[in-house]
Amino acid sequence: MELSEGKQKFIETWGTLGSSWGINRTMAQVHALLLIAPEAMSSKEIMDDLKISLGNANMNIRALLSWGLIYKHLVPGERKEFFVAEKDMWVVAKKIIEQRKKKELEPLVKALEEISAVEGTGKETEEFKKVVQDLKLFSNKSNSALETLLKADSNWFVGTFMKMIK
Amino acid sequence: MELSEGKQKFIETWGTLGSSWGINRTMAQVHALLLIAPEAMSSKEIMDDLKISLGNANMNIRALLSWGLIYKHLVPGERKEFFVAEKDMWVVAKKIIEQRKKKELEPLVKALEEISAVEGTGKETEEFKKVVQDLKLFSNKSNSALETLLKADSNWFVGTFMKMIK
DNA sequence: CAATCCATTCAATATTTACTGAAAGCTAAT
DNA sequence: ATTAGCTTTCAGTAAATATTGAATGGATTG
Repeated sequence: MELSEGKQKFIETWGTLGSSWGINRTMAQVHALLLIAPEAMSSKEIMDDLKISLGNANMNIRALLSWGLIYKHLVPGERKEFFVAEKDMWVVAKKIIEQRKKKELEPLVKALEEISAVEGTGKETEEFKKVVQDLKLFSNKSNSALETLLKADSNWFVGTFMKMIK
Repeated sequence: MELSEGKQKFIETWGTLGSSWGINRTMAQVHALLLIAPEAMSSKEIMDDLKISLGNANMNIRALLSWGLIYKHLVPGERKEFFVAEKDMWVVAKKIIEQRKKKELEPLVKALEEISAVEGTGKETEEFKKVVQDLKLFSNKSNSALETLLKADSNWFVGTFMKMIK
């Protein structure tokens, strides 16, 4: 396979997969492009490479910055901004997990907390409370497990955790 | 909080969150409804409760069945089918993880495998290969970690894993 | 074997989500 | 103070996804 073909395929795959990872397609493509870029790139270059509008490029670059998946890279004497991707995959994974936890788990934990305040004593109420309680227990556990994971470093993950889980 | 209000809130929350969990809103709402239903429900009841069309109810029920999150429950003497949800949250989580792994991780592993076949020796090629290689390593590890997790039972998770990770 | 009762499918439609392009904002150079 | 270079915003539009409802299929009953 040719390099250019490989690059293209990588960007395409990352983009498609991104959708199911809670990252929109373009955002994932910009990320992919920067991941495999040998040098920092400007908005203009990103926009041209991916054939997207300036506005779109800008918005997704901002989003990636706010997720901490890419960084600004200022070149002396250049007015425009350049961007580079975080290349340590463990860091990348952590940042993605962090965002997803915030979006997918924390609101659940919060809602369950509120919902557990149902009153009453009938059979139906008891059943409802049980489901909510079980779920609350489970999501709290997952939440703290993830928190610990986020604090852990790569070696720990690759070493201890992987060995243990096997 | 009243029971009815709690139920409604639960269905709403699960539905909204579902979207970010790779499950569409209605599918998640049907699931929520069955999770807190004290009895098995028919398509018709589900449809009426959630104010959705018969076709929509049917499609999402099929999807939930195929995910293994709900089961058919045949009542003797009744012609129509009833449905009940899996209520063990550990099982529920495993089924969801299983599906998401299939959709979000396996295609990546497969694509990276193909992409690693890039040829050439330039600096750019080397860099590209490195990113792909790192990513491949990482996603393979995650994949087998999840596989092990799926085989593990609830007690193991709650016990060993939680203790270790704390 | 016709009628009924459910389940299923799918083209048309509605809803949600993402993208574009033009306009406005900033900042630095002249 | 004006222009030029780049970034940001956002209303309108386009694309992707989900939902409806009517038609079809199958099975059971009288």
